[in-house]
Amino acid sequence: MRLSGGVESALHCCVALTAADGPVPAARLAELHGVSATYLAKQLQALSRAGLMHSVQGKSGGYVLTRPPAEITVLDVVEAIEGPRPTFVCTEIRQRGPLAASPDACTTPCVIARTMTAADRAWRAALREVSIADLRTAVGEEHDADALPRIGDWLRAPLP
Amino acid sequence: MRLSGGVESALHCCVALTAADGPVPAARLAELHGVSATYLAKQLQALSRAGLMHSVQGKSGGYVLTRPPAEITVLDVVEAIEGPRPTFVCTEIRQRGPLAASPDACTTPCVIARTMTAADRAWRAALREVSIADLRTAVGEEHDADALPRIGDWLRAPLP
DNA sequence: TAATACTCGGATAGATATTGTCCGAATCAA
DNA sequence: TTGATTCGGACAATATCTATCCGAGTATTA
Repeated sequence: MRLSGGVESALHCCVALTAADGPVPAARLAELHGVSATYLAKQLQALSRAGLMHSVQGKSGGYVLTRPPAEITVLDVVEAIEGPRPTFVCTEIRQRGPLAASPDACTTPCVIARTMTAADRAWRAALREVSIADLRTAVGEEHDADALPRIGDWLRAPLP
Repeated sequence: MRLSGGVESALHCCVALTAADGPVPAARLAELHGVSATYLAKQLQALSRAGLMHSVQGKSGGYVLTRPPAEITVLDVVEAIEGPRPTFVCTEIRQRGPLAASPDACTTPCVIARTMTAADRAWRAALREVSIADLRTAVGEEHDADALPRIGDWLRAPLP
């Protein structure tokens, strides 16, 4: 079970956008983070479709967070990138084979499905606890005080 | 992020093996559960490599659990099938690009990696809480009292 | 007002991981 | 000793993820 690599880029972008006050193009975010511009664009599209960002077209366009950073959780970003698929899908093995259980006895999920679902819930709950604002605060505390403002300035500055 | 489908089969096999007292061939476990025999063999090999099962070759061979069911957790099975890879790998984006953080300031994992790791821990903790014995008990309670013994008899019986 | 340069968006190839299959080596029972 | 039966690792097919391209649309700017 591996998480898509795009999640990491997407989260970094969200944090960076909290330092900018205007729209930031995808190409600029890609350069800031040293990642593939064309591929990052795909992730940002997903965040836009999920309603976490608003895209502005045209000459000085780009992406802007639609909500305050405190109202965007890490789970929101993960689900936007990964899609709505659950981590575990029960194929009802108990209803197959020569000793299959009768459908009447299978109205509730089997214990294996319940166990996997509970673990999935714990995982999502942990991700929901943390907001983009929390990430921003931690980044601010772990680096020089002018680190985030410098990112904001760099994002705002025109290309050379 | 999707869990390998083989995990479901592997867990069902572990529960079934608690009802059998001797070695059970992979082909028989596959028939019981109505899944591909050749593919299930792959999962059982992984469980064997992980030390959860012991394989017996030869005419009346098969697979046997090496430990009591109470000492095998669902997490053991999941990690045996999925491999030891972590769900999230940090590529140190903070150290890339024009405003890269200095390596000196990056001795500890970044807040994004910490968040993902914490969620991963919560997921694994939930899976570690449940043992194969727990699964067996739940299955026994949710079906007729003779369901598990019948599985044991069927596994033991010679092929027609 | 019209041209223009810059933006996103979806459709399109390549790489990687997962799923599914096969046959040979080893083993135990007869 | 024979022989049937088992596991084990090597081999394709498929699905998913990664990476890329070019066209549609829009605010700027002359």
